[in-house]
Amino acid sequence: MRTHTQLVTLGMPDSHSKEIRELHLFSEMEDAHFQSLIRAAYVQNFPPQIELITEGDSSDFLHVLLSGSVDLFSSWNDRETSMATVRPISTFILAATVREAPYLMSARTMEKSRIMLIPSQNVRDVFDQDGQFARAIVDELAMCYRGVIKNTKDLKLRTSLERLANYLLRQQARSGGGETFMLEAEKRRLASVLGMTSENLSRAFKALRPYGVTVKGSQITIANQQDLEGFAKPNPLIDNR
Amino acid sequence: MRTHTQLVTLGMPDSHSKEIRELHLFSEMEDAHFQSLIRAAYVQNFPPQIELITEGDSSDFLHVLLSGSVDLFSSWNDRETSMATVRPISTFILAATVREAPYLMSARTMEKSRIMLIPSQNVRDVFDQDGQFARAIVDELAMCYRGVIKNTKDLKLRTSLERLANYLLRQQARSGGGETFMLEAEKRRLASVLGMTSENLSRAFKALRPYGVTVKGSQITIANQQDLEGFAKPNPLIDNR
DNA sequence: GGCAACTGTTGACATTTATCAAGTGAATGG
DNA sequence: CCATTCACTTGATAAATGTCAACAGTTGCC
Repeated sequence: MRTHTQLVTLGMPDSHSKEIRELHLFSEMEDAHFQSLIRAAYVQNFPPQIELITEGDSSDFLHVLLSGSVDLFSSWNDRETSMATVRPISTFILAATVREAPYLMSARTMEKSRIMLIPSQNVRDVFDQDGQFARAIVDELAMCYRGVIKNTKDLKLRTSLERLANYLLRQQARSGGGETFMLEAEKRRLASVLGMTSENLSRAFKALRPYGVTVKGSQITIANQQDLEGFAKPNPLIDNR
Repeated sequence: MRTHTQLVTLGMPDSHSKEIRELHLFSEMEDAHFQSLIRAAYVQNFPPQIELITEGDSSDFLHVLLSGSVDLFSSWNDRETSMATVRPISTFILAATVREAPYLMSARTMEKSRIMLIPSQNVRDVFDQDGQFARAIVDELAMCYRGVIKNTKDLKLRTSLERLANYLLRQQARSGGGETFMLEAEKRRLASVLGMTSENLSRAFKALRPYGVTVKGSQITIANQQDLEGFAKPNPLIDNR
């Protein structure tokens, strides 16, 4: 089973090997080490809504999302919250891998997804041999850490309405900066990411109408940028991500 | 100025050099590299309520708290929230240092504190030369990251009453596990750390009385452990920190 | 001692957010 | 095509949390 799912780096039609190599995490490391990671890895296709990882399980693989999208979420006492959305091409659960610790979040595919799994042990082995790779892991972890800190500030310092307004401004910037853009996620998931209920999100959209926000399905239009920014007060130390 | 505050590793009466060496971050690295860090560093005493770091500033130093205590906090739009408390002996703002990025949090002394400052550039230089040190930084960052993730889960999945209940159980465990223990922070700060107002905290304490929690100043007694745990439902994937 | 200054508490009230229930509208599938 | 499902919305209401003001208890200081 392992052999026939193993990644063949040469000649594989849909191999993402080149793009993976260009990920910040892998771009500077020695080629021999990269090849050794790739050889140990395997790639698998998953249908939508499959739980890839359950929080509490031991972290046997570093995951690299090649295509599709993955929801990182967490549960407690019959409640559930979306922590983040992973989009190609990027890795996830690096921290659990390097600490050999149980996953703190669960992961499920949101759509059909292609994922490369690199055994955690190989990642740790190569880490010990390759200074460039070690440096890249440090950078990645520090960036992730700072991302979560920003998220905490967002949650603790802002109301849900303010979080939505700033989210819209970020999403607008990410999608080119035009007046009109698309939400990348279902509203239900967006609500969970922002730490609110769907109902509250629905009302929050209406409450932003006076600031020039129009919603048509998942298409958002920001009629008056200044107006919305005046309300949202975006801040690079929270919103640059 | 630099010279007379510089740390003299031999013979300095209150030198914490040995304890610093034993920090996970420094314990495995080569002695020459450790000495080089220490030589580049300097140590300073600060009075209470001094703002050591302002969020947004560039991260020139890795800080090591030797004695006293430091509050990491953040502000936005005239609101402020406590993100964490640093207690000796540990480092802070490692992530900003390794990324050469602006601080995301401000830091102020809570009491008279002694702090070692290691120039960020030296940390990065030694990082590149010492695999053990690199490994330790990765471990530390991954641990910090996981800590913040746990905190986010706490914030998003629990009510303020549940957060308090679980905080009390954690604090009890940290201080030996006895029925009676002390809060380490002012209630005002505790409220901010838990993401609530002082008034709400005050009422939350009263609301925990039916579960056997008694408050006398900063002395807490948990009369019935099972009762409180039944309400708090502590979970290692959130509360082990 | 007695007066500030400070921390924490309490009450009344407002705001924010969640919950529950019902409804709309678009997409899906036989 | 209609029926069903699903995502979202809306309304009514409740619960959680914040705000403001007043007050109590401590601490520190002259």
